[in-house]
Amino acid sequence: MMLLDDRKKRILQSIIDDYISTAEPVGSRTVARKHEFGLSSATIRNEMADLEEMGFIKQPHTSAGRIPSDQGYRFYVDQLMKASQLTVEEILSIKSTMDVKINELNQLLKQVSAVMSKITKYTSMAATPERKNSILKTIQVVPVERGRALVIVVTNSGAVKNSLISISETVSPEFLMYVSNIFNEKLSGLTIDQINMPVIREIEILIGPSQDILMPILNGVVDCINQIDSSEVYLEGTVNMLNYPEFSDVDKLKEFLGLMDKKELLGRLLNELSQSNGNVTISIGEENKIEKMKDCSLVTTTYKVGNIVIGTIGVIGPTRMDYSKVLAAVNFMKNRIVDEVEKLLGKSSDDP
Amino acid sequence: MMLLDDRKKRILQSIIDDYISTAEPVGSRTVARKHEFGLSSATIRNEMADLEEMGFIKQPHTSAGRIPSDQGYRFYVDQLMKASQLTVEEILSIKSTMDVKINELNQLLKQVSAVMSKITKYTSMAATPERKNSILKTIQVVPVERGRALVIVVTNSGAVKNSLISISETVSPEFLMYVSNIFNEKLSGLTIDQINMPVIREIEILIGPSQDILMPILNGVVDCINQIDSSEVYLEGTVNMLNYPEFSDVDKLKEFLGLMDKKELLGRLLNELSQSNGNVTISIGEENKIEKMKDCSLVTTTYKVGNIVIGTIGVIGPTRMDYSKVLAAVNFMKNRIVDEVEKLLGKSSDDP
DNA sequence: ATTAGCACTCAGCAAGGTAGAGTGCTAACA
DNA sequence: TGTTAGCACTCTACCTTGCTGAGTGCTAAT
Repeated sequence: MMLLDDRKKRILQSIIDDYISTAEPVGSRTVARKHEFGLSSATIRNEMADLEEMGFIKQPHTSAGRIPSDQGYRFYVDQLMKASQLTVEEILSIKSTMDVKINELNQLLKQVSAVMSKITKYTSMAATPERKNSILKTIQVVPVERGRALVIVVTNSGAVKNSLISISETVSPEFLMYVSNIFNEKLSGLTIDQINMPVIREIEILIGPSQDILMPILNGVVDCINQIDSSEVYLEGTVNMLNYPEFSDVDKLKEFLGLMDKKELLGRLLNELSQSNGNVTISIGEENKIEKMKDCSLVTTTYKVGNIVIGTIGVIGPTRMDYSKVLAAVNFMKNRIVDEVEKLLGKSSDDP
Repeated sequence: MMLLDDRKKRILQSIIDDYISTAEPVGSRTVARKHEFGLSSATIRNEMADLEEMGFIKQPHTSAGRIPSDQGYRFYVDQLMKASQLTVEEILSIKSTMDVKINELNQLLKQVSAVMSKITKYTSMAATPERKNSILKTIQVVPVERGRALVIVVTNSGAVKNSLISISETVSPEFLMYVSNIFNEKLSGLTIDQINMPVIREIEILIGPSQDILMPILNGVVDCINQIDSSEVYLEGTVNMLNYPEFSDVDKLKEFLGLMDKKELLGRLLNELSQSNGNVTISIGEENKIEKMKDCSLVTTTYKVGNIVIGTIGVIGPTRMDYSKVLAAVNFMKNRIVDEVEKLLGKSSDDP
C-alpha cells in the first residue's frame, strides 16, 4: 500500500488549490512552475500518476491535466486545507447588513441566509427544524373585533406564531381574557407532544360549558403549532451558481435549480444533518445522500440555545468550492446566530 | 396607409398562434399548409411582406420565417386572441391545493403565486402593496415572560404583525393590559399616517409617568407598521423558464434570474401597476419599463377589498407566452383571492 | 389578383485539418 | 535510486470548408 509522503501531499494540495481557483484541469508543468518544488514537470508527472492510482485525482480525458476526485477533496478538507478567516471588510459588511432590529427567529434566518450567500458567492440555506420538542412559553387569545380573535403562541425557541379565529359574537372580551389565561396556565411549559386529551379536559372543565369557545381556540393553537412545527427553509443566492463554469450547461443548471425548488426535500436533508453534534459537517459530491447533489458539496452546521437544536444553516456549491472560506463563513454565522437568538430570547433562556 | 383587411388578420393570427406553440419562425409554406386559406404560399408571402412592412412581424434573418414583433403581439392580444378558460382539471387542482386553511394574507399570496406558476408554467409574482393607507384594527400588548412582551398589530387589510419587546421587570401584567387597552383605543381606526405626536401625547398622558413602558411599546408598534408597510414579493416558478428555448442561452437566463432576485425592484414595479384600475394589464416586451424585461411579457392585475387595493398578482413569461391562458389564470386567481380575503376578514369588511 | 418558377440567401450541420496542452515512457544522468 | 530531458502519442478546442434545406423576393404567366 502506497502512502502519501510529504511531497505527494504538497503536490496534491497545489493541484486542488489551483483547480479550486481556476476550474481548469491542472497539468504537471503548471504545478512545477507555480509552486517552487525545485522539481521538473517529469517528476511531478510521476507523482501525479501515483496520486491518480491512489484515487485522489483523475483525468477528464487523456490529454488533459488532473482534477481532484471526491476522495481528493475529502483528504484536502480533512488534512491539507488551511483554515481561513473572514476579512475585516466582510465582517463589517455582515454587521452593517444585520444591524436592523430583528425580532423573530425566522426573519433572522432569512437574513443570515442572505448574508451567507453574499459572502461566499454560493447558495445558502437556513432551516428551522421540526420543533417537536419546543416548549410553549405563552399562549394568548386577543380580541380583534366582534366575533374574531387572534391566538398567539410563543415558544422558548423564539418562534412567534398567530392564527385568526372566529368566535361567537356573544363572547365578551373579559371572558375571552379569562379563557386565555386558563389556556396559558395549562399549556405553557409543555412541549408540543405533551398536549393531549387529559390536558384539554382540564381546560374544558375550567372553562365550563361554553364549548363553542373551546374548539375555535384549540384549533387556533393547533394551527400555530403546525406553523411552528413545519420546517421552513430559506434559500438565497441560487443565481450565484450561474457564475461557475460547472453550471454553464443548461441541463446541469436545470437539475440544480429544480432541486433547490424542492423545499421539503431540502428541509428534510438539513434536519437530518441537525442530528449531528454542533460541529460543521462537510459532505462532498457523492457523499451526499441526494443523487442529484453528486456534483455539489454541502457545508452545514447547527446552532443551539441551551441544549436545544434550533436549526441548521449551510452553504451549497460545486464540489470545487472554496472550502476554507465557506467553513469560515458558516462558523462565523453560526456564532452570530447564537448571539442574536440569545439577545432575542433574553439571557434567561431556560435550559431544560 | 395600408389597413389590415380580414385576410391579413387571419394570416397574422396564424403566424402568432403557430409561433407561440412552436417557438420556430413561421414560413409562408407552413401558413398555407396548416390553415386552409385556399391560397398558395406565394400569395401568403406577399401578404407577409406587407405585414412586415406594417411592423407586425419580423425576420430574425434573411432566409428564415417570420416571428411576431411586440407590436404584433399587442395587436394579437387586443383584437385577435380568443379568450380561453381554465380546464376543469386545472380548477380542481387549484381547489385541492388551496383547500388548506389560510389565516393570513401573506400566506394566501404565497399559495396563489405557487398555484399560478404551476398552472401557467411561467413565473408568477404576488406582492403586497405599500400599505400607507391601511387602517389599524387592533393593537395589543401581551406579556410573554418577566421583562418581555409581544406587541401585535392587526390591520383591516388582513395583515397581522408582531414584535417582541423588552420592558421593565417591574411592570405587572395587569398594568400592561391597562396600557394595551389605551393603545388600542387611541390607535385603532387610524391609518398609519395618522399616528403623530399629538396622538402619542394623549397616550402618554393617560398612561402617566411610566415613561419606560411607553417607548418600548411604541417602538414595537412602529416595528409592526414597518413590517406591514414594506411591500413583500412572492415569486414562484422561476425554474419554469428553463423549459423555454428563449432562455436556453445562459446569459439570457442569468439576466432573467438576476432580475427576479431584485425583490425590491419587482415590488416597486408591481406597486406602480397597482395604480391602474382593477382590470388586467398586459405589458409586452419593450412596453415594460424595466430594460431587462424587454424579452418578457407581464400580465398583472390588482385585487381590492371594498375600495382598498390589497395587492397585485401577475405572471411573467417570454413575449411568446400563451396570453390567452395566462389571462384566464390571472383572472381566475384574482377572483379566488377576493373570495378568500373576504372569508379571512369576515363579511363585515369595513369600507372607508 | 393569384400563382408557378427560379435565383438567391443564410443558418446549421458535418467533415476535415491544425495547434497546443498534456501525458507516459524510455534512456541518460547524478 | 531518484530525477530529468526528450520524444512520440493522444485528444480537445477551434477553425475552415462545403453542403443542404428552408425560406425569401421577384418576374412573368394565368
